[in-house]
Parts: sequence; C-alpha cells; structure tokens
Amino acid sequence: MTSQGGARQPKYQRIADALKAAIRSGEYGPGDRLPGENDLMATYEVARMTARQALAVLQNEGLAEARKGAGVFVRAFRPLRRRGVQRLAREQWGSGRSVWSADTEDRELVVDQIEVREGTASERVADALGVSPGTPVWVRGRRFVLDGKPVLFATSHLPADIVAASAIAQIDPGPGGTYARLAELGHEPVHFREEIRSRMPSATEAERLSLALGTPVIQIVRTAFAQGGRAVEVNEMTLDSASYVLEYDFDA
Amino acid sequence: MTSQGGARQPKYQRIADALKAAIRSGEYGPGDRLPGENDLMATYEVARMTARQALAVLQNEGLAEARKGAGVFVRAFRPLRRRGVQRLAREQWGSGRSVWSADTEDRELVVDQIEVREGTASERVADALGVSPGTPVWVRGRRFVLDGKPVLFATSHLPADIVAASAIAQIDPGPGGTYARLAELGHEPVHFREEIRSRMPSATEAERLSLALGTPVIQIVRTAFAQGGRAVEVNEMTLDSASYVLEYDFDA
DNA sequence: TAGTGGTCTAGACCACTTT
DNA sequence: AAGTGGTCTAGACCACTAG
Repeated sequence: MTSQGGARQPKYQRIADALKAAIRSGEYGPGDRLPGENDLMATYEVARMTARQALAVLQNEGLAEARKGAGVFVRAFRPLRRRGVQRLAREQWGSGRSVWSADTEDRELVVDQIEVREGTASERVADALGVSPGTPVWVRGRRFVLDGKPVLFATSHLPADIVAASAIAQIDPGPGGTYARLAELGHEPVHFREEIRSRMPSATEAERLSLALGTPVIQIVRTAFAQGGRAVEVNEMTLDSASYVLEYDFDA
Repeated sequence: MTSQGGARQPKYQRIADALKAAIRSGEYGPGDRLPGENDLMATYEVARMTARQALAVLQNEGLAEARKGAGVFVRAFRPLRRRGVQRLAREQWGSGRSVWSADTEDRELVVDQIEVREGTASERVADALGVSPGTPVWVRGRRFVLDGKPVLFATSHLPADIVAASAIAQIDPGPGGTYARLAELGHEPVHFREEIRSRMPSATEAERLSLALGTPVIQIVRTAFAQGGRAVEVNEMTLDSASYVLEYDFDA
C-alpha cells in the first residue's frame, strides 16, 4: 500500500476530525450513537486498529463514550454549579442546613462510602493544619452520588484534640454538620482557603467516580481557619470534572 | 498462544501497573527514561501494540511523556500558585503593576500571540456581559509563556461603547493594564466572578499550550463588574493544568 | 547509523449488549 | 444470533533523536 492520498495528517486524525465536525454541526447530538469500528473501516477503507484509534481520540477528549457491546456515543454534560463563597457563608450551616444542600437543589442526593475514624496526620495534611506529621486527627470520608451518578468524594481531617469528644467523631455530626459543631466547641471557622488542581484520575479514582475515558478530576483542598488563624479542618475533595462548574465571587 | 497465565486483568494493564509501582517506589524519578516498547516486548513477551498500550495508560494518566525518537519519560510538575483573590485586589493594578506579575515572581515571562481587534459578542460572551449577541466588543487575546513553556492563553472581551476610544483598544493598554484604564473611564471593576471548569483540550488547544498527552486544561471565565453591577469585561482563560494551582481565600 | 516512538495492516478470539 | 467494542498477535514502513 502506497498509503497517504496526499494527506499530511494521520488517517486516524482525519477520521476523528470528520466525526468531531459532524458532532459540532449537530448531525450527532448528545446521547446519539456514532459510527462504530465496522462502519469506519468500511467508509474510510482502513484497518480495525486505525478506526479504533480515531474513536479513541474522541474518547480521550471527553467528547464520546464507548459502551461495550453497544457502540460509541456522544457524551452529554449537565454540570452542577458549586458557589465556592456563598455555600460556606455562616448563614448556610448556621441555619442547620448542610453545605452541600446549596449545590444540589432539587436533585436526588445519596451519601455513601461513609467512614469516620481516628488516624494520624500525613505529611500533606499536617502541613495544611500547621501541626507535625503523626499528630492525631479524626478522619471523615464520604462519597456523593447525585441522581445515581457519583460526582465527588471527600476526606476531611480535623485535629483530634478539638473534636475527639464531640459529635464530629460520630457518623452523623448533627444539624449544620461539622462546621456547626466546631462553632459550638469554640472553634468557629471564620476563613477558608481552597486550592484547586486538575489532573487525570488514577484507575481507583476513575472507578470510584464511574468516570468515562477522557474525564479529568478536579481536586479541591479546603482549609478552614478559626479566629486567630488556627487551621481546624483540611478537606480533600475529588470531583468529576464533567459534573461540576466552580464559581468564586469576590470584591476588588 | 494459549494466552493468559491465569491473570484476570488485561496484559497491558498489568504491565502499566508494574511501571506505576516502579515510579511510586522511586525506581524511576521525574525526568527518568522508562523501559521502551522494545524493552517491554522482551521483558513481558508481548506484541508491540500491547507494549504501546501499556505505555499509553501512563501517558493518559499524565504520569509519563513520550518523546519521539528518544523514549518515554516520567513527567515532572512544578505548578505556579495563582491567588485568585489577592491578585485582583485594587492595590495590585492600582499601583501600575500588571495582574500577572503577582503569579510569576522571578521567572521569565513572555507574552506573545497578542491580538487586539474589534468584533461582536458571541452568545456566550453576550450572556456574561448582559448584552445582546452581536453587540460590538473589543477583543484582546494573548498567550503567556513562562521559562519557555506556554502556560495560559486568554481572550478578553470588553463592551465597545466603553473602551473604543481608550488605550484598551491599543496593543499596549499602559501601566496597570486594562483595569487601570477602565477605572479612569469611570468603570472601575469592584467585583469579580470566576467560573472554573476542567476538561481535556482540543487538538488546537493542546498545540497552543504544548500539552503532553494526559494533561487536562483548566478553563476560567472571569467577569468583572463595575459599581452598579454592570459587567465591563469577560475574560476567558485556558490554563495548562500541570502548570497551575489555583487558590481562593474568603471569609465565612 | 542505530534505536526510538508513530502509524498502519490483516488477521484472531473474547465478553458483552441488543434484538 | 448478530453485532459491538476490548484485547492481542506479527508483521511493516516511517520520522525523528541521539551518539
């Protein structure tokens, strides 16, 4: 085979581009089935691996999703809006509502994979809390599933000397959640810092969030500070990037 | 070949896991060369495509980077810290410094691919500015290259009726940048909203930021509001996720 | 020039989903 | 039962990088 009919791009790229153009043009809408491997082999007269590579491009860009035995489908997006500042306003948890109720509105929220245990601060957590590694902390882990789709999991770390005897060391921290309890203990959070990164998930994370190929995670590390500047909580959250838009409002 | 020696995982996954374990254990550090396709074929007695697939796993997770003709190498990370709130404080641009100087510290910053032109608001931009699609706007595009590595490109949109006759319609907007000029025009930004998304880049974006496989982009859409609530700028930024950590500080 | 990764072919068997 | 994507083999030629 002499290959290349004058094209400078690889075949699989040209096929992928054609599919992307068809999606942009509206020929295939969210949820629609795209031409499969066999279709592409016939249409473009290429080998199976080349057709697969073309479809892999779309999947790795997050535009399409393969379902084994069924086909390759255009992905749909309906992200939640997470208002970083308002959701942590004192009125929110001060009124007995949980912080997450601000994000979910009328959708069905399930919290599972709950874990509450005592442990010690890793180097990263110790650094954020301003303590030495190995310091006793309480660890609170959970996962959020919205309308059947896992969207986030989080692990919160709190200094054991503050929270050990409180409801924070229980599965259910009570109305208003952890922050309301911290306030009662005299360690009311008055300031927050959120650090945001994005990267591709590990295999474990991809499974825990049921992530399609080509879906990054957003990692948020929030540190809560009490009056006087003491860090009273470090919360490490891992979000499905296809399920979230983060919003931060602030003044000049 | 009878295949499978009792393994339940695909071969390429087992090979990929072995490589990841070797990286975690420190056997291969940042910048080190990993075993190549030929090495893996010999070591694990697999075909070239299977070895390639194993290496593709690492690349798609952002752990490794292939350099044509050279090998596959462990990636290194040294992100910039972008302080979302402080960098936009009035003192910053009020003092004649640019907003980005807050991020870069002592590293070498080059701004290129500069574009300043008049245009009309797309639906998305019009929506953010609170005007009708098609409204005249000035568009300011540019790319930031730090120590030779592109890290961000941004496109800013400003209502033409405000900025047309000002330095904002010039290549160089002068000391303190666009925001200082807006203030002089009586439209000083007093409030900001940043929306953050993450996704895999398109081929164009990947090229413009020299992104390795497995590197998501972070997209920030910032809207600046003047006193009275009028939106005076919408800035769409696309960041290399491997080059940035975003930070937001705020009170409860 | 030797070795590397990038692309591509032409087969094969499997597990899975749908009809 | 038919069709789909997932895995795998065994070859091949190419462009690029390095010593």
